Amino acid sequence: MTAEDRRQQILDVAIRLFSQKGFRGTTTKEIALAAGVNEAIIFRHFATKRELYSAIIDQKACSMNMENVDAEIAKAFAQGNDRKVFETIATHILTRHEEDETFMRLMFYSALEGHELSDLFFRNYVSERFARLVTHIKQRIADGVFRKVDPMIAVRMFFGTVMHHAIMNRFFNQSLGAQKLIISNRVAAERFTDLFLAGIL
Amino acid sequence: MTAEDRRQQILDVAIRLFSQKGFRGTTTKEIALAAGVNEAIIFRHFATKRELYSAIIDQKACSMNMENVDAEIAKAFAQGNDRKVFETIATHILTRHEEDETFMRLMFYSALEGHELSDLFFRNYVSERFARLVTHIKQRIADGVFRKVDPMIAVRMFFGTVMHHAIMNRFFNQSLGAQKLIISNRVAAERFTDLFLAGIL
DNA sequence: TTTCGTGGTAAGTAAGCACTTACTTTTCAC
DNA sequence: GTGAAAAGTAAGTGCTTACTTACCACGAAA
Repeated sequence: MTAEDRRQQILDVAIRLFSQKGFRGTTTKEIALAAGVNEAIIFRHFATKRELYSAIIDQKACSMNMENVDAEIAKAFAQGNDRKVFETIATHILTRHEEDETFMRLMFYSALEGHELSDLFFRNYVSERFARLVTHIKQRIADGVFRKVDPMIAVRMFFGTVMHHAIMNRFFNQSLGAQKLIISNRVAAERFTDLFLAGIL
Repeated sequence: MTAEDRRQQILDVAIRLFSQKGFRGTTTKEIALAAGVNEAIIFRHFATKRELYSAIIDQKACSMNMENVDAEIAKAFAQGNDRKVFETIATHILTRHEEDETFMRLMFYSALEGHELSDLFFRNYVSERFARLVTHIKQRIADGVFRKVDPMIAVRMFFGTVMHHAIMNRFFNQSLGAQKLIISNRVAAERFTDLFLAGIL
């Protein structure tokens, strides 16, 4: 195995383990075992455990391709199709959280343990899209399509609804007993958009 | 200091530290240092570190007094004051999360590290109130006051909005730059209720 | 005065941690 | 083929961890 391949393999294994047990909760020995190499190999590729985590941050926080979904949202907006704008955002968030189940855990561990990953993610990805949606809503209010609501509050409501649903599905659904909400991402996106738009139209 | 007092003091210190650094991230030595006693004292009061955590769970998951707020909500509901029902819930969630800043962290660490605290909390507190709100909304739909929406979806939307706002305030607000939302809990509760009710009335 | 339960400590133990050293095997340009 | 760099390993290092042991101070009952 080439150095580059091995490095990437160690990264993949580390991402999985850090997301399962956190940075502090994962040992270098475990990573080595899971990667099927000697522990010393890890320290040949990464000077410290911390540097390994930084490499993960670089990869996770920079590698996310949002061009397609951004284009889709921009198109829906240009067409004045508000329903499609919000449904696209919701579906994207829900499916992404479902596909990459390590990511949310990595983010929460990062926020709790005080590493930079979550901060970087918000700066690089969330903040800009948040702002774009605020502008979008302001525009629609100016057009007289939306009611005069606080756009920041509305955006936080929509993101909150969708994010919370993703969090509940991943972490807490089984704790809710009869209140469990089993529903496809597509239907959830539709229903949330319905309710949200009804509030601001 | 009596044994009972000492035990409680160790618990208080441990709650603070576990919420800051998680169960795995906190050492018994740190807890002893912060409590101003020898490490051995901890093991006189609690057989293992894990038993100390269980004691925290017992205290946190059973000691929460929700009677006042439940009564307030029931009263508002009886009066048909929907706005007050939702505002009360939102204000309660937001102020509780603000006052007891250790609690949310404890819950998230619990969910990530796989301890029972978060599960217990959902079973003991959230699930029941969630169900009550679903019933409430069903009732109002039957009354012809609310639109015909999926009550579970509506409840998840409202809880999601409020919870997400609390999470953002505590963990991520500083990462949002210009998109920071600085607003009092009371105003936030009003605005969220406004938007939510507009969607279902 | 002795004795004994209670609240406390100093100084451990064995296991586990991040990280290193000294060494062997594989790969591949020349 | 050969030599050197690169890939890999076994067996450590010193430190930290959860948890233990053996001992001390003291107030009250006998």
